[in-house]
Amino acid sequence: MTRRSSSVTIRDVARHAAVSVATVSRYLNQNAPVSQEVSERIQQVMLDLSYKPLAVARNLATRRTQTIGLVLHNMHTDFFAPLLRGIEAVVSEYQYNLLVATYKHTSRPENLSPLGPQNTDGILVYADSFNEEQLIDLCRVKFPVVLIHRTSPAHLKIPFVTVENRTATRKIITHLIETHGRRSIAFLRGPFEQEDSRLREQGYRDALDAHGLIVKPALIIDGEFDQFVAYRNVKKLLSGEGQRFDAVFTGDDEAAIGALRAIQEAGLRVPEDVAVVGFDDSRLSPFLNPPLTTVCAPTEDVGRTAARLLFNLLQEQPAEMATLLPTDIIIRRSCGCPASAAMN
Amino acid sequence: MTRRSSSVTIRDVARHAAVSVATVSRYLNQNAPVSQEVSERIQQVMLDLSYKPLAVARNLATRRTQTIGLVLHNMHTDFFAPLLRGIEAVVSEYQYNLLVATYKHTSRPENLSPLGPQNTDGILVYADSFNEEQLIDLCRVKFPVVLIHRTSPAHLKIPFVTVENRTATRKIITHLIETHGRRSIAFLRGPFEQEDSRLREQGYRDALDAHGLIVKPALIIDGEFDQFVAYRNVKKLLSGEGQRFDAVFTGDDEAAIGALRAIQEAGLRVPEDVAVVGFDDSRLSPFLNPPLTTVCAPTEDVGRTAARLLFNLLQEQPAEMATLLPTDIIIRRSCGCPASAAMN
DNA sequence: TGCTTTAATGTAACCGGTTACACAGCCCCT
DNA sequence: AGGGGCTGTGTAACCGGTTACATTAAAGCA
Repeated sequence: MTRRSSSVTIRDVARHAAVSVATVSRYLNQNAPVSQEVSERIQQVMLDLSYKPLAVARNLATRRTQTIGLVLHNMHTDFFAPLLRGIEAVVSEYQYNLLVATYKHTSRPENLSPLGPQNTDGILVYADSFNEEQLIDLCRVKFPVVLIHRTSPAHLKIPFVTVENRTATRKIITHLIETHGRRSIAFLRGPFEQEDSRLREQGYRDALDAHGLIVKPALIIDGEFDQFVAYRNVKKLLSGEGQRFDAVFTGDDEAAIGALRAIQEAGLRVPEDVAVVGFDDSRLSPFLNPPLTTVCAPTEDVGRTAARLLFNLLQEQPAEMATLLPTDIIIRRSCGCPASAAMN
Repeated sequence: MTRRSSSVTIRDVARHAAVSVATVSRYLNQNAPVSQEVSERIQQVMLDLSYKPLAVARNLATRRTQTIGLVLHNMHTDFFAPLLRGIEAVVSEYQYNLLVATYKHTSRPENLSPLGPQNTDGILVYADSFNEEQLIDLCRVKFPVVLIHRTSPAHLKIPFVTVENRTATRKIITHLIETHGRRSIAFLRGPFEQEDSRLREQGYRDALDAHGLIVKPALIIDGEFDQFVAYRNVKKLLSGEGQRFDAVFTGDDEAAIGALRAIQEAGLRVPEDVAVVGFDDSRLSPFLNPPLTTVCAPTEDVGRTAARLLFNLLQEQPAEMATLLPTDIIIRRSCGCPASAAMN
């Protein structure tokens, strides 16, 4: 591709200012004294030549990229927007750069991840975008990593930040049982590879167990955190006879969209006939019809916290190993509570 | 910050494989013949040492970063999610990296933009995040730039991709006038610095003029493409007497949220008393109450197209100067059309 | 006054790749 | 048989910064 016309280098500046390159470099980095007079001369020359230090050369010399990376397995959902927002805020506060890549560890041949020690000072890894093997490799070279929405493999000590999944799910299911008397609660599972999915399922089982309700396998179906998958599968569940349910936990808010539609198209009322609750408190959830009762996950805060943690690592400051951000249940209408309870 | 423990270099590989660094480099880049035997030896050594070429060194040598940048003025709205998605798809197709930064040209002292020739091969500039002066600087050094949601300053020939703003707005306003007989249509202006805002306002004026309606300045208020600003200002407009209106174009869908709320809180019905229409067809719009009639802007496609264009520039292929992606009006309920018309 | 510090600067090696140039050996062609 | 072309390889310069080390002059101190 394009070869950039060679631009002005630090040597040009040095020559014009009649000083050595070292002095120019010192002026640039303010890391050694430079006389007032020389400083001014250099500054002037830099302006005249409109000199811009080449980041890549500096990076090579210092062995630092001033860049952190974020690996996501995709950008399909709106979930990553607040996440990215939180991360970006911290990154720019530190005057760093942010490299964003989507990547899924699945393609076996040459697991050449787009982000790593080659091009960043540290990375944020979302959920299962990297597999354990890749994490091990990074640990071996002591590369700073912070995991997002997944815990660290036991033997690797990688800091992670995620949200309270299990107890939050237990609480919201408990709400369906205790407050609304629901006893046949369907569960839409998220992608199995994502820890969030598995923990939410545990929370669901916890709640049922605690109330002496038996877990009916037929009521546990795939939602995949996906509107369309959820729609299809809830529809299928509704059409099969004998699979009556009076509530559904949709796994996340994305899937709730599909679930709501399937239920309403079947002529059932939400929440009267079937209560629906989600997880995430996505941007959409208050606007669904009826407004969705859900678990509020502080996604932007997750992003901020993870980024902060990574910067701690970069500065070799202590970093919390495990951060579990609290989640709240947000009562709206879809669980059966009166509309009065908060219109967020 | 952390100094990475010096890792395996190409010279180590060369030594272990008993060849020169040039040969290793050739093997890596497949840009010159290397004998079968030597290739295998090198490959083995690379595996043994788990050698990873340092991107930054390669970048310095080749004067290419394999990275493009995206400058946004902020990430507050959900708008940038589909945009980013489109861009990322193309970037990863080209095996490039994507650097994302938020930046606003306003802070005068040292307008050191985070993205530029120092660290990328080309950049995508959203709306007014860069000012004209900065664009001029980039043009001077022939740096590849593609503008998003703004046209090129006349004298600079920078390719840009944006959406049809003016005629789309004219059409949707015309719909309010002709189909629904609205004659007092309020207009929520977006941020003045954004071209989109200004063009939409022109479209609004076009439509009114074409129907012999006079533009009442009192009905043109600030919405700032912001839910809360829109809420406040619509509320204010409703409380002032004499400022009756029977429809409002909210500038974008974000502002529509606030407008709807303000109108409904004032006890007016949408669309019966006041019709509301937006712009963007954001993820939320079909879920608003009532579902929002709006202009569908192909944001993800804007991202893809802009990225493609930038890669054309990088490869010195011809690139379309002006790309104006078509917008459609999406009829839902909030304009007054019957609910039947598409539940998207 | 003589010695130690400190400020200010220069020289040149270094970061880890790429690549221009040189060259050896082999094949093919006239 | 000799020369042109191709294959495969090595040497070393180069990309544009940083920085260890050396050096000089001025300032501080006993």
